[in-house]
Parts: sequence; C-alpha cells; structure tokens
Amino acid sequence: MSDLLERLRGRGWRMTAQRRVVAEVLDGEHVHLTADEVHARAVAKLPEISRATVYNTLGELVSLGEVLEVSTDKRAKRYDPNAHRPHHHLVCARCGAIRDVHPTGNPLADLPDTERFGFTVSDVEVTYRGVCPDCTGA
Amino acid sequence: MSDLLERLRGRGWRMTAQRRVVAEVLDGEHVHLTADEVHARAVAKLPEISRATVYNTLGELVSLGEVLEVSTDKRAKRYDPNAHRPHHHLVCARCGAIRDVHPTGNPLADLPDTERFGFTVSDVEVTYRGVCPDCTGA
DNA sequence: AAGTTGACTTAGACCTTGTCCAATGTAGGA
DNA sequence: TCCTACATTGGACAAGGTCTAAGTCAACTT
Repeated sequence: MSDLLERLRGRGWRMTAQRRVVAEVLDGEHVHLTADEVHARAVAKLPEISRATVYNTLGELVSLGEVLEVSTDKRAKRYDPNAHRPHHHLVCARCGAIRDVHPTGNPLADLPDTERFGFTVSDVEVTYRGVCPDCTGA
Repeated sequence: MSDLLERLRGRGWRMTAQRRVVAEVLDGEHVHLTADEVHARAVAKLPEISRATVYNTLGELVSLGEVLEVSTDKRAKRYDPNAHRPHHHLVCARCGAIRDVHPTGNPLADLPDTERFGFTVSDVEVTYRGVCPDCTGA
C-alpha cells in the first residue's frame, strides 16, 4: 500500500489526507467497491471528505493506471484496485458480487482480422455471469 | 419482424400500438440504440408514446430474451435486437460505436473449475475495445 | 355487439450516479 | 516562513432511469 503512495508521490502527486484515505480504502479490502462505497468508507476515516474529491481521486487513479473501472451492471461503476495483474471478472447475476478470475487462452487472438472491421483493437474484457454459492441456496 | 410480434403474442403479450412501435424500431435497423434513441424513433411513429412505456417495453423484451442489454460504456445502456445469434461486441473507445463480432474459440471453456469459486456460470460476454476507422484518422 | 376487467399507458415527480464550478484551503518548494 | 499552484469543498446541475396514481383499452365473456 505504501508502495502505492510512494509510486504516486513519485509521479508528482501532491499528498493530501484525502488522497491517502482513498488509497487506503481501495487497498484495504480486495473487493470491488462503488464510488459511493468508497466515499462511505473514506468518510469513516476522515469525516469531512467530500463526494467530489472521492470522484476526482478515483478518476485520477484510473488515469494513472493504478485502479481499473469496471462497469459490469447497469448501476454504478466499480473500482478494482488489482490493476497490475491482468484478469477478468465473474459476476453474480443476483447479488452483483464480483470475483477476479484468470481464464486460460487469449481472447484477443480469437478475433480474426475479418472480424475487426478496420478497428485498431487494443483491449479485451471478458465478463462471466452466473450465480454465486451464497445466492444458489436461496 | 412480424415473427417477433407473433412470438410475443403467443407468450400472452397484449398487443398495443406502443409495443408494436417499439418492436418495429428495434427491428428496423440493425444497430445498437440507447433507450432514448428508441424513444425518439418511437415518437416519430406514434407521437404520444411516453418514455416510461418505452423503458417498460424494452425491459420486457429483455426479460423475454428477445433483446439483449449491452452496457459497454458508462453512459446509457444499449439494446441489441440480435439476441438469437450468439455474438460479442467491438466498441470504439472514442465515439462509442458498436459492432457485432464472432470470435473463434469458446471463452466459457477457458474458465477452469478452480477459477469458478462455486459459481454456476451460465454466460460469458466479451467486449473488444479499440478505435474505429472513422476515429483513427482524426 | 356490448360489457367487463385487469393489463397497459401516461405525465411527471423522484432517485441515483456522476459532473461542474467558484470560493476556500493547503502541500511543498523557495 | 511565505507563496502559489494544485487540491478540496459543497452545492447546484445533468443524464439516465424508476415509480406511482389515475386513466385507457385489448381481448375475453356472454
């Protein structure tokens, strides 16, 4: 975690209490939080932090490549701190829980030139959908 | 298209002018429209149709499996009438344009049991991202 | 063909997620 | 320590979507 803060400082980030708190929240638990959840947890540590700052900071972390934005469902975007190891997602259709997964194979190679329509394809995102063990029982 | 209407009638759908219009819009052009775009086109054919009805009807078509919801970008959901042939999507990162694509290989088979965490995995969705020919020049 | 009824539609208020801005505060270099 | 450019704040705003109460009408019944 202090890794993350160090890295950010090295990139010219001005270190503020707010940014530190947001970084801590993301690092704290390896889950995929929505912006509002990040805000709620940040408020618990630093009551006067504002929503705008959380959005700003998340946006900056995303553009620095430290955090990934995941929009699996129609609702809020979620933020994935595990940006440094490529992975895909497994989403529960009932409760929205997300797990990181590592499929074999390379889907980028599975898209033939004839199916690229002149696009410069740079990235691929795979989302598996199903029902998680907790929801299967219900 | 009348296929679609027949199928829906057979499933107990009450046939109304509004639903017919929404179905026609989706069938008319093979593109991926947002709910608002569907509404705009529906209004052109039936001026008094309301936004709520369009949303309701789209939602019903989705749960009946006649239409797919695609949420590629953070903005509006898009609706894909091509629900009966499995396919994936290629999205332009600049302008948001979407194309249907058919990769080789089967990503579902690429997710080993050890990576399923007890989930009942039923579906996989692959989104390729890149820049389309129109936006590459700019 | 007319009556009946519950599904469908409507308009608009409301909610959620996210963005923007002007005023204010502050980290870190000089 | 002082300065100032960068960061934060709170509140207004916007877009996309949902909900509700009241009215309408498709299709079944007779």
